[in-house]
Amino acid sequence: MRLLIADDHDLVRDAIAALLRAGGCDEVAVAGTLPEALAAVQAAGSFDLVLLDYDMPGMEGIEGLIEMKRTFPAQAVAIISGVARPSAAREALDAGAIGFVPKAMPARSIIGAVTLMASGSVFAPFDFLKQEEPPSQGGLSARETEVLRGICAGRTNKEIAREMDLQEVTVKLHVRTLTRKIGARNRTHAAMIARENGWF
Amino acid sequence: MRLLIADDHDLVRDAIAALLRAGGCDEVAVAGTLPEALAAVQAAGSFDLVLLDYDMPGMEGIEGLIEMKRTFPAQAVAIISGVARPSAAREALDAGAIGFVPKAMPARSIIGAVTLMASGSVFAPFDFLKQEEPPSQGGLSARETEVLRGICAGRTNKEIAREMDLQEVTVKLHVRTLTRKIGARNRTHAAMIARENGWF
DNA sequence: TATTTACCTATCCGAAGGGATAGGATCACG
DNA sequence: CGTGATCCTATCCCTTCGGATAGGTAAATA
Repeated sequence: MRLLIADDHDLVRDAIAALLRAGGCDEVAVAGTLPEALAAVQAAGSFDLVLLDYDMPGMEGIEGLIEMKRTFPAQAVAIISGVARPSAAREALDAGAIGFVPKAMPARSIIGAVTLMASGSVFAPFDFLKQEEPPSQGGLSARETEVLRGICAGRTNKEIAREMDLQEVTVKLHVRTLTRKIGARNRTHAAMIARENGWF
Repeated sequence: MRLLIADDHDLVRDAIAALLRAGGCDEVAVAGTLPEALAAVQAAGSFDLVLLDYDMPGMEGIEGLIEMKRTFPAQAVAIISGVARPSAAREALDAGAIGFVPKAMPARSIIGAVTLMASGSVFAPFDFLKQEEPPSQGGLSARETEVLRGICAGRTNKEIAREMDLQEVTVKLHVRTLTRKIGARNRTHAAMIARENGWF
C-alpha cells in the first residue's frame, strides 16, 4: 500500500508515518505543505491514499482539498484534523474526500481506517459526524449565524445588510440578539467569542 | 527511561509514544488531559520526564505547567506544542519547564531531546527561541499594542482609556493608527487579525 | 541644534453601533 | 385553530466609532 501523508508538524507527521509503516504500509511519503503534496502526487503518478491535514500552509480549510481533487480527480484523498468540527468533515466528504480522520481517533484504528479508504470505501467516525452543530453555537438561528459571520469578517451592518439583501435595521436586530445570546458585550467581543470557539 | 506523554489527540499522542518506544524508552505512559497526567504522576511516583501538550483540556496555556510544578516540584516537565509562540516557550522555561518541544521539530531529533531533558538538561531549539516577537505584530508601539489588547477583550475606547489612565481621544488616536498599520478595516477586524496571528 | 519618533490632548463632525418599542409575516406544533 | 418561534421591517433616541485637523511634550538621534 502506497500512502502520502501531509502535515506541517514534522514530529506529528513522521510519527504517524512511522506508525503506518509499522502497520504494514509499504511506502509512506510525506509532505509539509499543500504544494509539496501536489508535487509529490505529480511525481509519483498516484497514491493509494493521500492524507491532508486540515490546518496546513496552503489548505485554507477545505479549499486545498478541492484544489487537489480538481488537479487529480481520480486520486483518493482524505482529510486529517485535530480541530475541525463535524460540519467541516461533512463539507470535506461532500467535496469528494474519501474520508475524514480526527486526530482524537485511537491510534490502533488508523491502520484499519487507512486500509479501508485505500480500498475505495468512505471512512468517517460515526460518533464524530453525528455531533450536531447547534449546541456549539449557543443556539443561534441561521440568520444570526450569518450575521455573526459577517461581523467576524469585519464588515459593517450596512455591508452585511447589502450582501444578505436585508434592511440595516434588521441586521442591527440580529446583532443585538446574538450578542445577548452568546453573552458578548458588543460586536467585537462577539467576534472574539466566535473565534475562540472555532465557529468559523 | 520512563516517560509520560500527555496530549488530547489520541492519534498524535500514541504515534509519538510509539516513536519513543522504538527509540529505546522502556516505559512510555500516556494521558489525554492535565488531570489524567497529574494522576499518572501521582500513581507512578515520578517519571524521568513528563511531556505536556500546550493545548490540552486543563492546561489553559502555561497554567497547567505551573500547577504540575507546584504539585510535584521535583518532577521534570517539558512543554510540547504545535502552535505556541517563542514568548510562550520562554514563559514555560521561566515557569520551571525542563524544555520546550515544538511539534514542527524533525522526528529524528525527539529521542535526543527527550534523553537530554530526562538527564536534567534544559532543551529548547535555538532557532525557535531566537524568533523575535516585534516583527510578528506589524511594528505596533507599546501603547498601540496595549490598546489592541483592550479591543480584543471587547472593551470600548472609554474603558480602555480608564484602565490605561488616558483620555478617550488618545485611545481613539491609537486605534486609528494601529488599524492602519495592520491593515484592518475597523476595530473588530483588527481584533480578528490579532487573533489569527496569535498575538495574544 | 535640528529632526524624528512616540506619545498625549483638543475640537469638530458624520457614520456606525446599540437599544427600546411596535408591528407584521410565515411556519411548525400541539 | 391558537400559540410560539423565527424572521423581517419601522421609528426614535443616544452612544460610540472613525476620521480630519491642529496642536503639544519628551526622548533618542543625526
